[in-house]
Amino acid sequence: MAAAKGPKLSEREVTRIARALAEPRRLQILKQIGSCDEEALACRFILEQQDISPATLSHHLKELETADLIETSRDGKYVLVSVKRDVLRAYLDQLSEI
Amino acid sequence: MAAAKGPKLSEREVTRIARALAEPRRLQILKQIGSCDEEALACRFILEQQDISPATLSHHLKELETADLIETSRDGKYVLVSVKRDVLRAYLDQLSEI
DNA sequence: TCGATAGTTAGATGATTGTCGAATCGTCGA
DNA sequence: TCGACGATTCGACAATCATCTAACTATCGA
Repeated sequence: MAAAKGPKLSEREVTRIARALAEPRRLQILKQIGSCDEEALACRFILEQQDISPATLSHHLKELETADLIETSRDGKYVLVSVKRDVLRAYLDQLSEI
Repeated sequence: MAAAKGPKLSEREVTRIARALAEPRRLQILKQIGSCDEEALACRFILEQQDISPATLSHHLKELETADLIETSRDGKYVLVSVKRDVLRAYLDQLSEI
């Protein structure tokens, strides 16, 4: 009955996503990216709001990207990030079956 | 609009839940508990399906309980566990707002 | 009361990971 | 081409945590 957005996530994918969401800082970052809905958000802007080093941000973004929760693109000097809501939804759908 | 099951989860609670769900074994255990819907499940039965020591299971159940995802009760020799679906749903609702 | 079964607690250990500084790469404007 | 800015990579370190064994508590049946 639930809208099947795509193929069921593998256990490996579910774990990746869950671990990505389990870090408070990373969840905040994801929320910040998601809150800027009209356009993708530049890393630089995230850095201004989160009190972390560029290296740490880069690490977190890589985790989120590996989990397929965000996608990135380059625009000149800047790297833009946006939330992949379909993946997030697939994860939530899967958990809601418990 | 969304059905407000209860007070919004604090950031601390969200983190607790997310970390509890981020461990594959723990998620499996939670699923197993949830799959036995008619009655609470005995630890002993979980042990038979998961290849872990009693100590490890006890640890995982405590994590799930601390996260408020399950509740336990004693029935003679056995400890019964059941999923607190309202808490899980509150967590999913919160994430779906991203 | 004793033994057996169910679970918990304590302590140890190995693996994972969040964090940073320093060095590096990429891109643009002058 | 060079400098400045944005972002990534590397190596290291401290903290967290999943797991186990061993010892303990709790409950029941005989």
